[in-house]
Amino acid sequence: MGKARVQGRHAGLTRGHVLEAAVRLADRDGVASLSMRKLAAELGVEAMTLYHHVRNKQGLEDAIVEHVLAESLRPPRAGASWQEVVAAHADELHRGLNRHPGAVILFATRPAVTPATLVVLESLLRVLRDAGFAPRTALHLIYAVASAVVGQHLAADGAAATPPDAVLIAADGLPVVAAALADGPVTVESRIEVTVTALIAGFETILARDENRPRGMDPPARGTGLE
Amino acid sequence: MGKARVQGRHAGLTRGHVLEAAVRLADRDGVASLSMRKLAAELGVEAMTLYHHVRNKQGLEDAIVEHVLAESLRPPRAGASWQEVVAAHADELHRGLNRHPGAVILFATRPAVTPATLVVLESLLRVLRDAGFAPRTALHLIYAVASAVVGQHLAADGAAATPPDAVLIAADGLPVVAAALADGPVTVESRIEVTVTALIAGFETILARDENRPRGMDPPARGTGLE
DNA sequence: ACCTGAACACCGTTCAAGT
DNA sequence: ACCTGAACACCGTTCAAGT
Repeated sequence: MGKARVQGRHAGLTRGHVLEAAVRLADRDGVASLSMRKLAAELGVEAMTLYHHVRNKQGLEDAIVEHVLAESLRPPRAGASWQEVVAAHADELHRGLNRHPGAVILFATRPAVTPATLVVLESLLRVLRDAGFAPRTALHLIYAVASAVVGQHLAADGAAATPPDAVLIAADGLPVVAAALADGPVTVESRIEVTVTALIAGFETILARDENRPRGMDPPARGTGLE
Repeated sequence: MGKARVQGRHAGLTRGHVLEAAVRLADRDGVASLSMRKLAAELGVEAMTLYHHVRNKQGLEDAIVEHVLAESLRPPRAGASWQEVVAAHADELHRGLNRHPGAVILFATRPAVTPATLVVLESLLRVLRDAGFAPRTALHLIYAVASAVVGQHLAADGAAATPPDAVLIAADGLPVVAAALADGPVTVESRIEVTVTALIAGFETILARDENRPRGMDPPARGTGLE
């Protein structure tokens, strides 16, 4: 067939090629159907060859997450307010997940604590600290926004899997649910926008409260019934 | 061996037994290692037998989610404020995921739109509507809280998989990250509590804004840079 | 160093067959 | 109706072997 390569001959395969193909396949068919064997076939290589460029399948998945994050996140714009920086961060994450739908589940599963992401995190936290947030509260804010964005993508993917008609029928006899769905389907964009808007407004409140406290004190929990 | 059962003899297996065993195995070893074959073995039955009680593996996973939700969610307490109701809902979800760690990933993956969960949703939305929220805003609020809770559990599970020392070492040279982590590890409880507190405060702001608008108008998006 | 081929220990699911 | 056994088409990964 001419396609066969002689053993020992270099395929010229690099980690970058492997990753690029993995992301492409994941976006096309979903991570669930991404296998080491299929990925190898796509690259014209035996499955075992991949293990020279990636520790194992988990390592491949981690690399996909890093790849998408590196491609999506940018340092905060100088001079922007913390609200703008947080909203922009959410938007970058959202666009990244939109561009790479296959990677969404991996974002929920793999931690992605790499030097590169930590540098971005540091720059975000610095903006928040300069705005008056305690470092730990700032971390909570970033965590909250990130997992809100990922969570809404996950939920939207799940919702897309169930036919909307089924929901409308099931909502029969549930007037408020029906009213909420009456204005058309709830989009990921609207869910993320509302959630991020609420989080920013909520942390504005938390910031205002904390600034009235003596410095160096840990923000005590407000009673929410969550104990 | 005595354990072998004659073909055609009823094993007395019910859907309830299958589900209970599935949840137990998922909690013990994680869903990733839960297989139809292992589950069948645990029940002293052949793998194919399970297909009489469950459509397929995806159906089994959906059933696990429903099972955990049914066990965890309760109708809102009469007379409670909307803030208390929302916080209690988050807490119930949080406890359910704590009790069934194996199910967490399934919550991120499977939608869980069942008659039972829709009834709970209706009761929650009713409380929020009575408090002055537009139905759709109320839905956004519940969505935001639910995926915040699930998201924080997912992130916590992912973080638990990476050794905290590695993070501290990587955080070297990143003073604000280091400061945020200095007070000890960030727990799921604190992450959920802060996030839910922020969301409640944020939606209080949104509610106050909407109430100053003429009735029947859709809440326009506030500029967050998310467009 | 990089790639292969065979093998091991698994999967979910279908299908025909048993009682 | 409920359960089984064999089979199909897959998996990730190890290991020894090739150049």
